[in-house]
Formats: sequence, structure tokens, C-alpha cells
Amino acid sequence: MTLTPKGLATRQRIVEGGAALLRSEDAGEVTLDDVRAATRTSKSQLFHYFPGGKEELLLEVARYEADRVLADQQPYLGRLDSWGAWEGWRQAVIARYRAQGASCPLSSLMRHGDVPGGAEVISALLRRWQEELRRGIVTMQQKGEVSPDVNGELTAAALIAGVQGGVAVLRSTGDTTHLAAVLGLLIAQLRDSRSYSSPSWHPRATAAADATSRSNTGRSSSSVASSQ
Amino acid sequence: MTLTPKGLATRQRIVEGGAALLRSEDAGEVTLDDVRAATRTSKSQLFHYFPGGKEELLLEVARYEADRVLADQQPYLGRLDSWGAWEGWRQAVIARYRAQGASCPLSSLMRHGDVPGGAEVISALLRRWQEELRRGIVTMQQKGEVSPDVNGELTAAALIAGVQGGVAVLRSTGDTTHLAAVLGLLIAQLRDSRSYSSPSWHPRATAAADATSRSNTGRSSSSVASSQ
DNA sequence: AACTTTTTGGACCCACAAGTCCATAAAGCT
DNA sequence: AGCTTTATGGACTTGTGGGTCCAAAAAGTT
Repeated sequence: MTLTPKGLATRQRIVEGGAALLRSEDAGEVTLDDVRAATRTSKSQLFHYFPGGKEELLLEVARYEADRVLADQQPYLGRLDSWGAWEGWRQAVIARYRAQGASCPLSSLMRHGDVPGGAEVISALLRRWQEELRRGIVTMQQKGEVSPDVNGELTAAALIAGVQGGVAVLRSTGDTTHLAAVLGLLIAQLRDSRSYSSPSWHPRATAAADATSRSNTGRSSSSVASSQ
Repeated sequence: MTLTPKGLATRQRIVEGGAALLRSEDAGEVTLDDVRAATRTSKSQLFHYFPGGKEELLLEVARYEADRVLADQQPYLGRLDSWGAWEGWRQAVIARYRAQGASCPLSSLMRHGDVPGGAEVISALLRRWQEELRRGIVTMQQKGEVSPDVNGELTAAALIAGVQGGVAVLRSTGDTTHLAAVLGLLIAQLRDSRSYSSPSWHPRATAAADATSRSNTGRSSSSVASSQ
């Protein structure tokens, strides 16, 4: 069951066509017949290249899209070593998802619990993504642009949540305000951290239970980023 | 076509049963037969009380759940007038969604674009939610606990995005870290804002295009909240 | 060229889920 | 009680979508 060049091309065409469909339609709504029509293939081809049927096809599309997600954030994401790069990244994210508008194929799969391995693809993506952000924060700390007191891991996690939520809101309201706001605020917080001060309370990455007691007397200011 | 008390009760039973199902299963996966079984009703009853069929039923469930979302955040959400209340709110949100775990019925509907009016229910919920948060911020500003320079509208939007994203991540990884982190950070930013300082750049709610130029020289510190 | 393997077309099957229909039971009303 | 309206049960229809199958075309191999 080896793949000839021709077969490989066909397979790729199917994946890309499927991805395109999932960008405009929900995962549960796309039918194999849609894919067939969009890729000018026959039923037997779909099952030939994806013996596991729809599930396997969707999983492959998910992998394909997961790579695109990170790729679309380059070159910024890989080089978060200046405030300009951070702003560029923020804009790239906003632009990407504004353009996409409808429903991103991944969140389609995200909740498609019935696809075994789908959750794994998603969480792997989130891990890679978060790690890139964390490295960006560390880089900024090394350059003295971000306070060493900042917990990079936690802030990266917050940024990930912010992106996901911003995109979720965007998808259901068509408005980029929330996405822009949360990223702007979190980045502003990073930027302002360097200006120094007295954190009476230190961030912990591996915090055990809950930080209910957080009496804080540090003085500081917070700036707020904006963009519609 | 008036509803007798008995009929009303049945109708309610269907809505609640449907909501329960949607809490554990995806909207697209739940069948009318599932609802029928779970609510001990017959096919004809479903169509009797919801002539619009599945669509109308889902919409009704969405409305029902939307109310619950806000209700589950009380009494904190309606009374964000102290840092304790904010922390209580944060904990309530985390607890609620951790307990729910699986998929929230709303996000199920959120992307179910084929349900006319569904998007409206969602965005109405988000608006109400965001407004409550905004009022909380204003209250804190009036009490001098939050800097008047903070843009409440924008910060509330960011919190909404944070919650949505945190929950999204939670749903696909089972981890509350992101949710806790983003809320913790945003609230910490609010708390630290009061400590005063010199915002050279002022937040704007109705900002026109993009804030690419945000040279900021304000001095401040940032604290980071944590919680597993 | 003869033969094997891969690729492709599309008819067919099957399960399942939404929605329809009619008959019957149970209220509600006078 | 007698009549009307509402509530309920469940069989039946219908459309659709995933998956199977077989046969033929196109490569690849010697």
C-alpha cells in the first residue's frame, strides 16, 4: 500500500480541500460528499487514502490546520524580542482571525470529542504555542524589558486563553474588540512590569492551591491598550 | 393553542432535560430521540411544544442556559464592590466550569450557525455579562480602588475574552490553569492600577483604528495572580 | 508486452435521525 | 354529562450521509 506521487498529490488535495471546507463550515456539517465535490474525487478515493473514514480525514485536516495556525503568526511568534515584534504578533493574530471570520477548523474539532486524537492535536498545538510565547517573555526579560518577577509560564497561559477567548467572541459576534483588548492589556502589563517596583506578592508557576490571600501593597500604574 | 399547567410542566421538563443532555454531549450529536428518552416524552410532544422542531428546541435551551450562566456567578457578579468579591467571582467561574468540564451547551450553540437567533442569544449574554463586569469596575473606581484612568469597557471586554478562552482551553485540556491565570492577571492589573502613577498614554474605549504607537513611559509594577 | 499494483468511478447498502400523521387519553369547560 | 381542546403515544415516511464493493483505468515493473 505504497503511495505513488500521483496518489500523494491526490491525498494532499483532499486534505487541503477538506481544510478549506472546514474554514467556512462546521465540522459536523461537512459531509464526505462535500469534500468529494470540492476536490473532484470519488468516494472510493476518500476511503482509499483514509481507510479510517471521516474520522481519519478530519484528524489529518486538524494536523494540517494546526501547523498553519502557528505558521500564520510568523515571523513574529518566533521572534518576540522587541515590543514592536509583540505588537506585530498581536496584529497578525487579529488580522488572521478577522479574515477567517467564520469558524476556525480547529475549534470545530476542538469540541468534536468523538475524534480520538483530536484533543491531542489541539493540546499539542496549545502547548507549542504557549511555549513560543513563554520564550518570547523570557527573551524580553533577558533584555531587561520585562521584570524578572513576571511569571512567564503563567502569562503565556493567560495570553493563550486570551487569544482563544477573543477568537471565540469574534466568531460569534464578528467583533475584534475583545481579542484586541485582552491581548493589548496583557502585553501592556508585561511592558509596564519592567518599570520596576515592589511586588509584595510574587507570582508562582507551580502554585499549589489557591491564592485567595493576596494583599498587595505594591505601587504601580497600568496602561491599557486599545484598538477596535 | 394555549398551554395548560400540565403542558407547561412538560415543556419545561423537555427544556431542562435537553439542557442536561447538551451539557454532556455536543449539540450536533444530541438527537431528538435522546431528548425523548431523557424526558420520558414522545415524538409528538416535542413537535407539539416546539413546532419549529429541533431548531426551536435548541434555541429555547440556549436561552435557558444563558440565564443559568449569569445566575451561577451570583452573588458575586452583581456585587463586585470589593477585591474579595472579585476573587470570589473568579473562583465561582473557575468552579462552575471545572465542574461542568465537558462542553458547555452554549458554545455548542455558539458555533451552530444554522440556528437562527442562536448568535443573538449568545451575543446578548455576552453583552449583559460584560456590562456587569464594567459596572463592577466603575464601582471600584468610585471607591478609589481602581484608577480612574482604567478603561472599564475595554477591561470588561478583556475579562470576557479571558473567561471564554480559559473555558475553551479547559474544555479541550481539562486544565483550569489558563482560566485562572488570565483572570488572575487581569484582576491584578486592575488592583495595581489604583496605586497611581503617570499614564502617558490613555486608554480609549472608542479608539478608532489601531494603537500601533504606544510608547509608554509610565512606571509601575505588575503582580501576577496564580491558582492551579 | 505481460503482469502486478495503485488509482479512480460510481452504484449500492444500511443505519439513523428529523419530521409527519393519526389515533387515543386526559383535561377543561358549560 | 357532553363537548371541545389539549396532551400523549408511537408507527411510518423520507432524506441523507457514512461506508462497502466491484470493476475499470492508469501506473509501475520485469
